[in-house]
Amino acid sequence: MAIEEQPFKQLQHYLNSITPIAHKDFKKSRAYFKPTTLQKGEIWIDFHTVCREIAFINRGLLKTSYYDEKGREITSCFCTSNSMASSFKSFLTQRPSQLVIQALEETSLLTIRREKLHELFRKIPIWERLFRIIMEKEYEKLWDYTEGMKTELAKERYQKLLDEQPEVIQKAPVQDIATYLGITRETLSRIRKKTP
Amino acid sequence: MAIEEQPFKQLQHYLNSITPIAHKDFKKSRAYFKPTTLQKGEIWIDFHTVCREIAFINRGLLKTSYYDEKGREITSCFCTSNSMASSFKSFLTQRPSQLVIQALEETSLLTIRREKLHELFRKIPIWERLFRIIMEKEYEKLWDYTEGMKTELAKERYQKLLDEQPEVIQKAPVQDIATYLGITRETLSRIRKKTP
DNA sequence: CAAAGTATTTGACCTATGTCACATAATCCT
DNA sequence: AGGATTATGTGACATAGGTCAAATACTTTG
Repeated sequence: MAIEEQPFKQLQHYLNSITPIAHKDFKKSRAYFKPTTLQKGEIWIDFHTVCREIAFINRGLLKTSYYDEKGREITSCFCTSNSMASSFKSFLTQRPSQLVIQALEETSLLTIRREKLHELFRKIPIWERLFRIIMEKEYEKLWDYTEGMKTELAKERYQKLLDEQPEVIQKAPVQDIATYLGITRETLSRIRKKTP
Repeated sequence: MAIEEQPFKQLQHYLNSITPIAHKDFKKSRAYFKPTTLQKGEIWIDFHTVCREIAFINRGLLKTSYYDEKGREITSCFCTSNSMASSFKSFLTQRPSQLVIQALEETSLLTIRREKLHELFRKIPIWERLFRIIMEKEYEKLWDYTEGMKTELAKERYQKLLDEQPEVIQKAPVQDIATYLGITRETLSRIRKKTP
C-alpha cells in the first residue's frame, strides 16, 4: 500500500523534529493513528461536544473558532500541515469544547483517540516526552500570539501571519483572518491593499 | 512550630481545590517545599537565567515581565496569593528565561525545585495529576487573557482585572498594569478617572 | 447559465487609544 | 527634612482601527 505510506513518513519526520524517535518505536506507533479525510466545510470537532481525539495534519487547513459574548464568531487558530490540532482544553479535561474546528479545504489527518494516546504513553515511553513537548509548543505559540496582540499593530500581526502561515492568507476567508488578527474585515481589507 | 504551619495549610487547601489529595500524601509532600520570603523589589527569577523552581504564593504580589523588540518593559502576568508562579516555559524546557519575576511587595512563597517535583511525581503519584491540572489551568488562563485582548475594550479588560485580582489594582504601579492590559499609562489613567 | 446568496472592497465618518509635553504628586536618599 | 528622582495625571492633538452603508465581486445552486 504505497499510497498509505506517505502520511506516516510525514508524521515520523515531524516527530523526529521534536525529539528523536527510534525506528522500531515509530513502527509500533503507526497502528495507533487512523488516516481520515475532511471535506471542505466539514466540521471535525463541534461546539459543546467532548473532543476525544487529536490529529496530525498531513495537508489542508483547519479553522478553530468560538463565539464571544456578543455572539460574534472569532477565529482563535489556523492549523496547517505538519502540526498537531485539537480542541486542546477539551481533549485534556474531557469537558465540552467551546471551540469548533472546521476544514477550510479538503484536509488529510492522522487522528488518535485519547485512550490510544494513553496506551502509547504506557507502551512506548518516548511518547510521554513527545506529547509533553507538543503541549509546551502549544503554550509557547499561544504566548507569542498573545504578546503580539498587545504590542504589535494590526499590520505587523498580518505580516507575521503572512511570513509564518502564508497558506492561511491565500486560502482562508478574509472574515476569518480578520477575527484571528483581532480586527474587522474592513480593516484587513485596507491593510492588504497597502501590503501586496 | 505553629508559625510555620499556616503556609502549608494554605497549600493543602489550594491543592485540594484542584483534586483531592489524601492527608498522608500531603504530609509526605510538605518536606519538598521550602518557605521563602522575597522583599519588595527583589527579583526572584531573572532574565536569561534558567528557572529551576516553581512556587506557591502564600501572600504578596509578583510581576512577570519581559522586554519587547522596541525595548519597552511589558508585564505579562501578575501572580497573587493562592496560585502557582514560575517562568513556566523556562521551567519546563530548562532554557533561559525571557521573563523577569519580581516582587512588588514583600511576598511569602513555598518553592519547590524541579528535581524535587519529579521526585514527587515518582513517589506520590497524585502529583502527576495535580501538576497536569495546574498546567492546564495556566493554559486556560493564558487563553482567556488572549481572547480578552482581541475582543474586549481596554475598559472591559480593566474591569475584569479589578474583579479578578483587585489587589493588583491597589498595589501595582500604573505603568505595569497598563502594559499588562496592552495600553499606555495615560489611557489607563483616563479609564480610572471614569471607573472609581 | 442566470438569479440569488454570500463575501469582499470602498468611502465617509466616528471613537478608542496613542503621543508628546508639561504639571503634579509620591518616593527615595543622604 | 528637603532636594532629587520617579511615578502619575492632564490637556491638545494625532492616528489606528471601528462602524455603517453602499458597491463590487465571487459562489452556489436551480
